[in-house]
Amino acid sequence: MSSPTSRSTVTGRKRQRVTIADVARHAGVATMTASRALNRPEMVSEELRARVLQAADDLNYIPDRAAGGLASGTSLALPVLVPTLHHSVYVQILEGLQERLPASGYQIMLGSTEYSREKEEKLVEVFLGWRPSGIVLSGIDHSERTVRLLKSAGIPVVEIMDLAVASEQSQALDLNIGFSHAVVGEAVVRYLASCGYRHVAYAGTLTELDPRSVRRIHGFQTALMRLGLPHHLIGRSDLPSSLAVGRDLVTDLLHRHPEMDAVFFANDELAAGALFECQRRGIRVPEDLAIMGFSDEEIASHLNPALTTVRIPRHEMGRLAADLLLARLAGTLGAQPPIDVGFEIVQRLTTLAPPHLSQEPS
Amino acid sequence: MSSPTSRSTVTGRKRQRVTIADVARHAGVATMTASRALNRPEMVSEELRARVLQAADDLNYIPDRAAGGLASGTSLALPVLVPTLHHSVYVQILEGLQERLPASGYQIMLGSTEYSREKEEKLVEVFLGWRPSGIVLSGIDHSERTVRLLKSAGIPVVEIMDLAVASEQSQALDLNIGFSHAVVGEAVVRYLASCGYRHVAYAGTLTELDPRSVRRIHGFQTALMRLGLPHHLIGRSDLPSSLAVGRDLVTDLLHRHPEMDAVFFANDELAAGALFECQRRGIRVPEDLAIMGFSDEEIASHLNPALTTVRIPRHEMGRLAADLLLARLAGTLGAQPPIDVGFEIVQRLTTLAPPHLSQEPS
DNA sequence: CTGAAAGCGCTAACAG
DNA sequence: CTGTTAGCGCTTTCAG
Repeated sequence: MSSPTSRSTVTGRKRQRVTIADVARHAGVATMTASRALNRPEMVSEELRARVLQAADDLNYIPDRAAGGLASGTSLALPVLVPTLHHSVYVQILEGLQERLPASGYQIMLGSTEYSREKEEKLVEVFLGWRPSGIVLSGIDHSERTVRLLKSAGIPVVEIMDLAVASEQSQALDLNIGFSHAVVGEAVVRYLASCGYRHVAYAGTLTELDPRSVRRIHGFQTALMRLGLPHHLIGRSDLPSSLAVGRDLVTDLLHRHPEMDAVFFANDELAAGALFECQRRGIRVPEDLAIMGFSDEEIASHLNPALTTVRIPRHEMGRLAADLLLARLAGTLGAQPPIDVGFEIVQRLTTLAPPHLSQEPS
Repeated sequence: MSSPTSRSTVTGRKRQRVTIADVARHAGVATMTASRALNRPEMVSEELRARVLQAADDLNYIPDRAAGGLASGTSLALPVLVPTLHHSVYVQILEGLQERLPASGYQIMLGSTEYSREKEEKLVEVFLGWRPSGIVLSGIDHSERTVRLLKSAGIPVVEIMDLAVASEQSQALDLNIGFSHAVVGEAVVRYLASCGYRHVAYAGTLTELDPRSVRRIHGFQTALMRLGLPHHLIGRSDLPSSLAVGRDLVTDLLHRHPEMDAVFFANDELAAGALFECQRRGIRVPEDLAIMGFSDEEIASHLNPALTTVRIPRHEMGRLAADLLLARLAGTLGAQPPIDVGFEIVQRLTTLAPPHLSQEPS
């Protein structure tokens, strides 16, 4: 700050990060050999490899992923976009992915779209800047720009939780693992009708925002119309789903449609809330009102009475998505048609079939 | 495949990625000006900025984060390590972080440690390779190497969900937001004892792996001993927690300690499972057995009877962690002592105080 | 306020 | 199997 001819005795002010060059020097090999020893062990003689590994360990070497990514044009980042973490379905899918991906060196980057195509587009844009190896999206409904960006990125894309059927003019971007929500809606109606219920309602939250809800409702109403049953019993809420909203939803439906004898909720949380509400009000389930949930969370089987619901293979979807992605990245998997993981109606006690129906063929 | 003198009419085989140089050229400025227009708008004249922005938009420019990171020595990646996504506590903390961080341009990279210090160390090592701007860890117990790596990385670290009190010889790495689990254990005992319960048990899963459980149990037992009450009623399971495990845990405790009159569970899920089990077996709660949970999930207040539990500010912890991190990154926050967000015992119906006690001073 | 040069740390592509 | 040579795309200097 003062002495004029200050000798530049700047003895390494900044703690130098240890680079692969340091490792190579320490091991007495070329930089490239060190790189290979670390990343493609099979290309290096056992002796050198050992020396390099030793050196890396000695120096506490941590490879710089940014540099690696820049040089190789790709990174081990793997963005996963879910609409929300609030629904345990997505958490479980994430768990499934988390089980496999990190083990192969990939890093999950998490993004929540809040059911908004605009947010999804923004996130895709940001994530693409990381030059990820691939990407996982929820659903098959994306903005045009999202589709364009993804296509030109030329990386594997996995869409989960919905099924892109060609006939529905919704083309899968690449890999696709899910099930048809329209078919779920239809199946539920058919099941409920077979139990003898005639005034069947659908109840959910934010139903317009979630294309999967829309399709479920559509299948639901179509099936109802086909059976000549009323299809206008719909309960909606703008709040994110919760037990409390489930209570409100039944309360409201019961008030507006006293004739209602069954409700299909968009998820088990709402259904559980409704069940709690019925218990409090002395409404007998299923005698006075049948209740059905969606996704078969653990709580469904523990409730009293146990909740009839639709089981979907959440965890499996995550694992399968990871496996396909990994296979594709390894180059062992080509184009694939959409994979339907299906679903299953789990009959429990909240929709007990009336006795006179139990002999009907299903 | 045949013609010998095949002219190299390789008209741009590989789709050239658009770089900032392209943008600059398109806008008629130097590369550096384009970079500044994009990242430090205030350093560039309004006119040029507009031109560059336009060009970037025209060309669909997506900045390469790897290149940016390499050049600048840091990235907008922000690793968050949680023990598991299975407990909704961590999911909600994640939601809190997710609310703030992406809005400031940071990308959350997710890691699950499975309550293992070794896995944590591995993850820290990998994530550090991304040259993140900061990092969020769960808990204050880390391997020596983890601590060393983190210290020498010189980035902000936030430890959440536990409190590093100097007296406990556990020094916070940097920022720390949480609460004392030992104090929770003590407070619960004091509360339960004030209700008149004498044979109080603790029940949890994987208790040895989770240092926070260990501290909670320790506080719990210490308080019990101080009151001259039995402190050997402990229920353990090696399975991850679930409603089913909650059922098994009470069943087992009831069998081993018929005199038990209250149980404190490690989380609300276990407590709810236990409650369901008691209902099924005709054990009256709280008359025959009091039940208490931990973390105050939404379900606690909806159960029948509603569950007494310990409320912890999960969401807030996530948001606060994000805010502190952001402030630190912005350079407006220096060293901070650990922040105790506290907790609160929420009395509901599963631990109704016996009448003869209600007049005692709390 | 704008520009030119240099290089971040690593790996692809070639030679030996 | 090992080494050399060039960059990857961006931002940090340092000059205008």
